[in-house]
Amino acid sequence: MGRSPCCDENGLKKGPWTQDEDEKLIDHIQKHGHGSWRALPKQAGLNRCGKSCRLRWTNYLRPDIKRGNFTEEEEETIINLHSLLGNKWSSIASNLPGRTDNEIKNYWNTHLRKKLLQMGIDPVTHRPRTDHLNVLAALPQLIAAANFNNLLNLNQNVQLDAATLAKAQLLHNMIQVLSTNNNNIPSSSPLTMQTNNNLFGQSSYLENQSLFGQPQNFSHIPGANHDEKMMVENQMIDQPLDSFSSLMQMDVQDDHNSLPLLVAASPEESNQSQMMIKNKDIVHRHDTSNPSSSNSSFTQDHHQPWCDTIDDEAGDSYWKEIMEQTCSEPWPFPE
DNA sequence: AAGTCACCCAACCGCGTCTGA
DNA sequence: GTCAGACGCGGTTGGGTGACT
Repeated sequence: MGRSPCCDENGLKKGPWTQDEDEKLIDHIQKHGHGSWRALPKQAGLNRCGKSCRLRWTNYLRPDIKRGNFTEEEEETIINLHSLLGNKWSSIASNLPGRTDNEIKNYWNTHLRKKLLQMGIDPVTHRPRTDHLNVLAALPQLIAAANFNNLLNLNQNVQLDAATLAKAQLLHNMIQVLSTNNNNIPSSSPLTMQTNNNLFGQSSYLENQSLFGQPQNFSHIPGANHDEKMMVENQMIDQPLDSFSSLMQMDVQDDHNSLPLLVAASPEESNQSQMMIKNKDIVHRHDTSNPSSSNSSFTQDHHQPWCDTIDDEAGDSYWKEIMEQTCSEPWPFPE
């Protein structure tokens, strides 16, 4: 499609905005709305292209933009959504009232990415990095792994002791370290845990306890693909994890990582579902004109918004069916 | 005080998508 | 169905700033 000449046009100013320009833009939008961005600069008396005006407004001048540092809760939301949606910054931003996609993108690149890397998590796949062959170095991950017990609580019959799981994982890692072939445990090993995609659901891997205290129902996560959801559901139904041994006997499908996947889906894995539901339709759009609604995304709208949004937007009857089933069940978040 | 470096973030670029003629 | 204009999004850049030498 034809690209608009936009800022290539002669004489249009680029670069940082002056206070005078800001005032003109704000004044015009408050009086007339932005209408056509293309036509706005001329009407507002600005020597800028419409694109530049739109960006300035949406990323900086909009009255509902929240300033200041990101809260811990916002960080959690970003990380969780990024694990599901990948670099869909606008979709992520729509779940963080008052935050812009640009701001979130910058924050991810400058802070969260590094944070995950320091924790031994690949910020792209949200999986533990495989260059951790040292058991001690992997301890934070082991602690995190222990917390996937929370997810197993999805099945009400399942209660797995976190310490037991940590021990099992530690044992597993020790064997790996001792193995002459690093990361190459025979697939027949009884200790090879089920690390297949997203079995452990959307648990965050931060050491932050508030994260681990939030088991989440997979079915509500629109970014996760259908197969993943069904696999989890089938596992829960067919193989109730009521004992350590049952965990150990689970099928070996992917021993690439030495630790269970701790998030719902890597971006590439969730592509299928993203194709089914347009990104812009996945997330619940908050009323951004109401800054007081901030921080409500994941902790207050745990359940219904996702369901509502998908129910409203997804045309696929299959998705509707799934959502009808899952939405009729209480969201397992503790308040 | 001056120079260098790393970090942050506002702004730009270019591509894909939407929409209306 | 096709096309072109407009918009939205994600990736990238580069100027400002603070820390360090």
